[in-house]
Amino acid sequence: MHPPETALALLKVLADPMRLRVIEALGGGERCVCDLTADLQVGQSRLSFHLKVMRQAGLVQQRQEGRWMYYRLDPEALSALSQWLASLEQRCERSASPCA
Amino acid sequence: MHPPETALALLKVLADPMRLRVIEALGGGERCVCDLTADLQVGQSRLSFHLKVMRQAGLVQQRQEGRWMYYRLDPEALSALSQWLASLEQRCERSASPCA
DNA sequence: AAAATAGATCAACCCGGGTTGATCTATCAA
DNA sequence: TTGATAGATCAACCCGGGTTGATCTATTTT
Repeated sequence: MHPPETALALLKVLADPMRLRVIEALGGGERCVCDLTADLQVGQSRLSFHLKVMRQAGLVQQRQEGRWMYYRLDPEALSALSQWLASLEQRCERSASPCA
Repeated sequence: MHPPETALALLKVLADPMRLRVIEALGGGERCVCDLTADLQVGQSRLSFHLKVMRQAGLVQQRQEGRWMYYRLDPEALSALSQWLASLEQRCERSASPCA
């Protein structure tokens, strides 16, 4: 991935309290929407909105089975961000270049 | 760190285009504000606002030297986030628990 | 075929957070 | 001591993005 642009898109999606709750829930494995609404005590349209945002950003993937829609986290996206952070962590240790 | 809450605070700070530019700049090492305004072509009050947000979140640290203020990334914060992501990445591979 | 359920979509509303320009403080130079 | 420069702060403005309730589609059940 090209760090800045791609990272920004993912960060925007992660930086929301409702979406973080969904992500923590999906951290336990794949779930269907109706289970998520029950577990997280969230209105259905609200949850659907956030799942769409996450899917469009490539953070989650979906799979239909009958009338149920299952969602899961995409490890690739998480990995990309994690690596970008780790890279920054290393680089930033350099010494100061005195101003003027 | 306690993942969800702390992660959210850091993510909110990272999820901004202007702040990402600052972070990329600080990825090269410590810099003073006047250099940053010049390099990033940003208004001074705008930059100052974002630096304050980042500092309050513990993402950067500051150091005064004469009339110059130097900022640098805090590797601890980056590390905490990176690890939280890596943890999610591992956990999310579990199999589905079929819905009803 | 009709009713029920899962989930997506839409419009209207609302609000927190970023931008901008001016002003204020502190440090250094002349 | 006066002027210049670095940087923080403030008030006014603005806008994108989230929430909510209703509606729509698709699948399953009876």
